[in-house]
Amino acid sequence: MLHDPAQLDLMFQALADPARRQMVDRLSRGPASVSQLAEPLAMSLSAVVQHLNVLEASGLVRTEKLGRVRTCRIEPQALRAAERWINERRLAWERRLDRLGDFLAETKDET
Amino acid sequence: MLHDPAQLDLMFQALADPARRQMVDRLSRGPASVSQLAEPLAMSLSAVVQHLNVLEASGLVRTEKLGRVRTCRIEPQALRAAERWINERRLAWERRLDRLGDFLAETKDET
DNA sequence: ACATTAGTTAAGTGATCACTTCAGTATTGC
DNA sequence: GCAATACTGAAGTGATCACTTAACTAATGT
Repeated sequence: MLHDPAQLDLMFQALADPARRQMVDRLSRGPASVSQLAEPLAMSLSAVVQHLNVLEASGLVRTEKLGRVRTCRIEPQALRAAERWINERRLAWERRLDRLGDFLAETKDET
Repeated sequence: MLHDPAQLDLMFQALADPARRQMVDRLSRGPASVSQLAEPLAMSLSAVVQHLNVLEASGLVRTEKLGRVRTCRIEPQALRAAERWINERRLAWERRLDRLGDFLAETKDET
């Protein structure tokens, strides 16, 4: 279920926006409130909340509300799922190149 | 320049679509022509070409035309760049958790 | 030469995006 | 209780998206 295409859509879509990546970057250094996430961004608080909802829907970020403060943190498992999808494709390609190299080396030997 | 935000936008945006991910997946098993990429997809060739252009603009795929066939292949360096961005954030978070764990363990010792 | 194959390009369409503003709701500090 | 804080939600807007069809070019097979 970590390779559920719909989930990957949401995660990569979420990471495709620079403001959202900046929020993830901030959260990688520790939990933060909505206002703290908003502070470095040149947009309305409302816009930040909307980005945050995208991140939460993607599973990359989890939030928890205590009193009037919503605290946000990264969900490393989701990051890992996105990372793995890319990694598997890249490795498949590189293994293929290696086999091709071996084959060429062998056929050269046989001359 | 591998952390150029605009380039990351393009790469993650490119990976956010299931048809494009399917194309990358196909290419991870070896080079393919446009028609070969199109074959398993339920859409017009024209749409596939448009997806391919998105992939090429993102740097994830490189293409080369010989005669009338355009051969496409993965650019593993670009995949690695996307992979690395995610990995760095995840590791930052996990290192932070480790330090926190150490700190808690130490302060417990001191009782 | 002619038909087939392989891909390209342009224009259009409806859906989704990234915002905005504005009006609201809890929660907290005084 | 009252004001400030920390969000939340709805509605609107212009831009970008993922397609479609249709008309085209260029290379190849016979």
